[in-house]
Amino acid sequence: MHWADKVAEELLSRGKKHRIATGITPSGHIHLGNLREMLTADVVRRAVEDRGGKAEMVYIADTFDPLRKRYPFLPEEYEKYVGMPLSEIPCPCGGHENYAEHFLEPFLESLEILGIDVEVKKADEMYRKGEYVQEIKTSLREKEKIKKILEEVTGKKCDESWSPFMPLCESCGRINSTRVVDFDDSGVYYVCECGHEGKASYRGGGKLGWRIDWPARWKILGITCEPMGKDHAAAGGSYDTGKLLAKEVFGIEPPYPIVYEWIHLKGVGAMKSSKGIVVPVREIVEVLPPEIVRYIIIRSKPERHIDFDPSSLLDLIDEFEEAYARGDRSVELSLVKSVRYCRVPFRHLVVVGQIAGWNPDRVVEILKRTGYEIDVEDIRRRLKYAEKWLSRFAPDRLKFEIRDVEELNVKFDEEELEFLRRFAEAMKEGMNASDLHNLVYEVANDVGIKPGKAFKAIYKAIVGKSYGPRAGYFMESLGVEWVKDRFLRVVEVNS
RNA sequence: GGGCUCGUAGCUCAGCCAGGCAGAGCAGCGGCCUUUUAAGCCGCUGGUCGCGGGUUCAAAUCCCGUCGAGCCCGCCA
Repeated sequence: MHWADKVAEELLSRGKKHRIATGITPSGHIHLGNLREMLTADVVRRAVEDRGGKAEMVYIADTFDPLRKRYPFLPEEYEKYVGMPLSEIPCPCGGHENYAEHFLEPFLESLEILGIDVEVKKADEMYRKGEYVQEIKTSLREKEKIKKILEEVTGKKCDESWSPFMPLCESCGRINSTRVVDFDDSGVYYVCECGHEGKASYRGGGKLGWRIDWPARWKILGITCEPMGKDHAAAGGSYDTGKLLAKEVFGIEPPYPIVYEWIHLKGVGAMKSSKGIVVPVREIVEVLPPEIVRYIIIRSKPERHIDFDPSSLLDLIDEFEEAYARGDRSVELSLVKSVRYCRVPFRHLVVVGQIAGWNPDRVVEILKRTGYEIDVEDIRRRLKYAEKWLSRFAPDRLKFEIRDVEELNVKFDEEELEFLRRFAEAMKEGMNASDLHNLVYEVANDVGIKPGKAFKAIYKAIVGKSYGPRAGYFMESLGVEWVKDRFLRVVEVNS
């Protein structure tokens, strides 16, 4: 059974309706590793629904978190924003409303492409709208109890000035430099390192510290399940404290946890937005079809780490297509529902695309002529990915270009020309890949050259290199008439 | 100081929760086909299941220990 189906069974044994939470801080490029959180949730949601349950997904973007430090990818002037909430910092490119949006927007676009339907909540808006008011008050009231739980579970002392609530300083704009001195029903009194003394509102005047914020949002949003990176799941980590706080302070059952491992970039290591070692999600969905991006993550159990190796993508796509034919569950869960999918191999699109100069109409024409059952919309869709994949990841030996005969830049000897001439003459309309392939041997035999030399002559005449795609199906794709004319032209020009 | 995950064929992994003849894909080799190519199909090769112990009629699977790899937590989400 697929891992998502097992999780779904477990969830359904607890209840019929589920709300699955996800949370990623938009402090830097949101990358493939972060995407695992979303896809894990999405696939569990689907599995729950497939079993007749109800499930929805919420994404809480931690836009109200402080900027921890000036990351390597940020200009020096961002030093002054350290400690301020991401939602209050200017956008690095100037094109978005704020810093958080800059990273959030491309990510949310990607989610759409990936078919992940999710309710997006921005933490700064949640706080400002007052969604946290009750939980902030509860936390302040239960401060000692919370403190005790944190200290017991983490084995670390909270200092004297510790508070579950972090006020946002009205003067310097930082959210990690204030100290709570008192609170009443109208707000929280604080002093800031910058010298300012003020009163923070329960609505957007500050936020709960992470370890409290997390269980608080479980309660606010009614969360029953949440995937989390393994950092949260470590003993004494935030899930350990969260589940106790959930029960003892907020009076709820903690959500069912799905712990997932990191995604590494082959030969580089784990992706870390703070270090700038990332493959942003937006870039991946530009280059790879969504069903493949989904498959990369969905096929592996969450607790296994994934080595993402861009150089073996074609093998992965082959594997996907084969699994598709088998009716594999991972593939089923990977296919985006709104996307049509037909069974022309991606590999083949790469070849035909090159033959057709990436003209979709010509590609469709070739595919139809060579007997493929196609869905035109899907062909057009995946053709774009094939072209991008070829230019970005493919080894040179898979690339070719069909140039004019005059520009081939290769020399032919007498035997080769003789072969090409006789081959052209022997070709008949209606021959298929295998006929053409066999014809190579026949003609080579007649001319008295080795088959190897014959194949080379064919490739030289078509693409100007001594190798190329499987000759029979290559020529079939090009069309008998075209190849015939081509060879005769080559003979003419080189004689 | 605590904790998690992984270790099964050359490579990537499934099987483990619920014990019952060790599996798949790729790679390799051979064939279909006078074949050195980037398609397809068929077959073959290949493993002390990290190691040691325990439970059991029976252990890759459960228990204890140990080694190796990767990683996390100690108010950073």
